[in-house]
Amino acid sequence: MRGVTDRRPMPRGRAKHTQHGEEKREELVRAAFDLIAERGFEGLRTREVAARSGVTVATLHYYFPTKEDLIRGVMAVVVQQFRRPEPPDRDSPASDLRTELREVLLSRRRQTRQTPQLFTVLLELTTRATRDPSVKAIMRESEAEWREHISSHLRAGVEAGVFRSDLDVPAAAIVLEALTRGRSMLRMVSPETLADERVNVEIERWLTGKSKQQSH
Amino acid sequence: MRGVTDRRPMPRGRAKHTQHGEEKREELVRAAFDLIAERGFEGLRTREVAARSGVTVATLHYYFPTKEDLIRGVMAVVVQQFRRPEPPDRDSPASDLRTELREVLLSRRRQTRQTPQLFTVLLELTTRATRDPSVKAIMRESEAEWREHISSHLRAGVEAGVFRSDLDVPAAAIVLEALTRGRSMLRMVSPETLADERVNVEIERWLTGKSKQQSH
Amino acid sequence: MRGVTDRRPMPRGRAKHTQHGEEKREELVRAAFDLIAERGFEGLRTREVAARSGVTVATLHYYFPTKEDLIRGVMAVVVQQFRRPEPPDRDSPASDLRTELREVLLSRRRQTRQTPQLFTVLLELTTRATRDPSVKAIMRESEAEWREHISSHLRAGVEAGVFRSDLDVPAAAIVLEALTRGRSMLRMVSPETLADERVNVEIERWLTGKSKQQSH
Amino acid sequence: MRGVTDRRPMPRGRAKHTQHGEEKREELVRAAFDLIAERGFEGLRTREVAARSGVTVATLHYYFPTKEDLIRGVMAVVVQQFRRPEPPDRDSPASDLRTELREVLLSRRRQTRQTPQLFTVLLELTTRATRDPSVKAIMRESEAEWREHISSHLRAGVEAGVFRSDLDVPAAAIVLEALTRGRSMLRMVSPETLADERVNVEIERWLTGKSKQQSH
DNA sequence: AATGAATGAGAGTTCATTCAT
DNA sequence: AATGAATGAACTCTCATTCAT
Repeated sequence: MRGVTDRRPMPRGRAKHTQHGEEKREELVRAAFDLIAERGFEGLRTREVAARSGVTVATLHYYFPTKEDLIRGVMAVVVQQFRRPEPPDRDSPASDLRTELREVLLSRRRQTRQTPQLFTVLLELTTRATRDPSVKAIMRESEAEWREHISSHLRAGVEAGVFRSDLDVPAAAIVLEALTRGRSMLRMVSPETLADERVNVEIERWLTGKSKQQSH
Repeated sequence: MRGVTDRRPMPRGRAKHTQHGEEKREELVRAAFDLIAERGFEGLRTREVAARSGVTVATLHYYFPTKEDLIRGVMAVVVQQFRRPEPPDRDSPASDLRTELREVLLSRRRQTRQTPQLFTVLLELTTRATRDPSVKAIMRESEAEWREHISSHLRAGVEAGVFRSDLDVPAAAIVLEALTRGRSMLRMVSPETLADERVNVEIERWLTGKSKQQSH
Repeated sequence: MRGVTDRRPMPRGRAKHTQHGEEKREELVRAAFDLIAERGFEGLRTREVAARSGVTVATLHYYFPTKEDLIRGVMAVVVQQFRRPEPPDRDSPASDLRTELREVLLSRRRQTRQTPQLFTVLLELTTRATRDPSVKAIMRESEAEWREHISSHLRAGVEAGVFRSDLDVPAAAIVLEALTRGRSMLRMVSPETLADERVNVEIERWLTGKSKQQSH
Repeated sequence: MRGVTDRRPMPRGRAKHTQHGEEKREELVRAAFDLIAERGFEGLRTREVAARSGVTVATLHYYFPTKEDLIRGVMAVVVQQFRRPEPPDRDSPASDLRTELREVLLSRRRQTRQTPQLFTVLLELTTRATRDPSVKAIMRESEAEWREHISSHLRAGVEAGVFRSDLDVPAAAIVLEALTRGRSMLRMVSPETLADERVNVEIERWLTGKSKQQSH
């Protein structure tokens, strides 16, 4: 049921906190993440976060002086999740477009399908970003990173002749990003009506410039 | 400065509430809407809603027994806003595609640009929908309505030969809806990097199947 | 046991609070005063103040948004107590010096003997003044007022030939004030060893310049 | 900047604590003293005391099992400061009265001017004495000692013919003690209006029984 | 001799809600 | 139709204290 990291020992030698403490911190952040996903920021209670981690509020405050600090911790995890470092593989055979497109460009969707909580929390954070400049700043940075990632894939596709040669890559990146976000958002309200496969096909047509018959 | 309707008095003779009472109710809902836009559900305080409406909390509770009731009132207003009854004008000359496309299909974007608060509140409601089935139900209905609206426009466009003949209309409707939502969402975080015009051009290419040179 | 005001109906028509509310406010301040006297600022708990006034903490906060506000209320009462408006009676026969001296100049002592709590709280406030400029300002003002009051009495005494003609009135006022405070302070630690009568006689000698034999 | 003693290492071979431990204890007490002076008992936090001494709270509790123990340590230091062992020098020429008077009798004032913190803490302790019998007992003892010290000086002055022969020495000692305390107290609130020199002159007149003209 | 981790008990404050008037 | 007063329940946060290491 747990949403984020799968607790691995993780023996990092930080300055202030021991290995044991670091684990506890992560457990608390994970519990907070789960609660935000379940009940939103509105329903985030320090006492419950602590209880789920098997400690008391006092202990929670030992690791995170304020609730805000805890939320920052959650934010860091979420942002971390959306960081996808693998660059496009230029030598991969462009034969199977559909596979590559979905593997790479729609990977975020797969990710959020695995942990639908992730998008819920992202939505909460976006909401927060409206009002909290520090949240906004972090999200913006994470977003720029992601967009650049998409762009590099698109460029590779254009060069490989898989995508339309006149594709406006930066604009397309925005379209894809908006699309991904929008789909996740719609899925929260009515998941069953989204005709994923047909939607994907339409997007491919747009990117390749080829009609249905041609792509088969 | 007020965000939603400036609807005038509305003299309906309801059973329970007088005309004056109805006005007060609307004023309270409007104040609540503004507050949700400004601070989110998290920051919605009945006392402040009341104060902004020039009454006390006790009076607010006279009109809305519980906070939930008040929120339901806000929801009704938001859903109302997204209901767009005008059907596509089949006799309109298809000459200026770009105009029509933007006028009709991207109208929601224009709407939310006029009152960016609207999308903020919609975001909050979407968030809520995750957890509150009654909110989910209402949003889902509103969404279906909107999607059907888009579809009818798309169908008209295909028939008029403006859009590609092999356009998968239901899938395209979903793409457009997701796109619209996604763009609004991105706009909340980084409004300046969205290259609206170039993005619109790309979407047109997809819908018409024509490349840049051809469309000029 | 109650220390400060003796609850009188006191029908003042303030803007914001009704008569009933005003009474409650005073009762709360009185309870806070008592608690400060008993346990010091250190031991002042809002919950107990409320309980002693027969209400809950929430109600306390209805009247005094913060604890600081409540303390300010207590301060106002204490300062009020030390305000002595009666000017010296210039026509009074100077015959009985000792009576006048004690009646007027040492009156504060009498006051604080009646309600020893008063000095305890004053001591707490003085302590606070060290750190809180707003407390300091109020106390300073109250002090200046009192010093001027003493001075006017001293001047009257000098003119009436009761006190030494070369008495440095401003300096003497300071001496008397310091003396009064100091005695109260000592009394808190060892009340039984203060030989009040003999001390008063010594002060008279200083003010009149006459030795024991002469003054008899 | 430190307030109290700069007493060096003090290598006593106690049973329980080593030399190093004794030093640490003193450092902690000194830090506690400073904090009480700065923020009062109200603002005394063990964590901060420990931090200022370069250790953790756990270590502080190793030396002082409870907070009360630490406070007792502070009290001991303060009382120590007010212990003035030098007896009056009977052979000193009584020629310069003013010098002696100030040197000896008003020495406490000088002391508290050097370290104004000392009086602040004394004030805090006096406040405590109201409620804590053990503090009261210690302060009372320290006070008696000091009073006896003043008395011996006064007696010497009377015998030397410097002070009035009919001076009621015990009463005068109380007057001087109260005066000193009171002046310190006033100084905390309004230090600039105290006309020290003129006040001292008035006190001399009282002690010597001589008017201004005669004493020059 | 020293500490990181943990905690119980309680602090001030907030807020939706109620009710007599 | 409206409100001043009151409250219960809950919230975040604090702090002296303990204990295994």
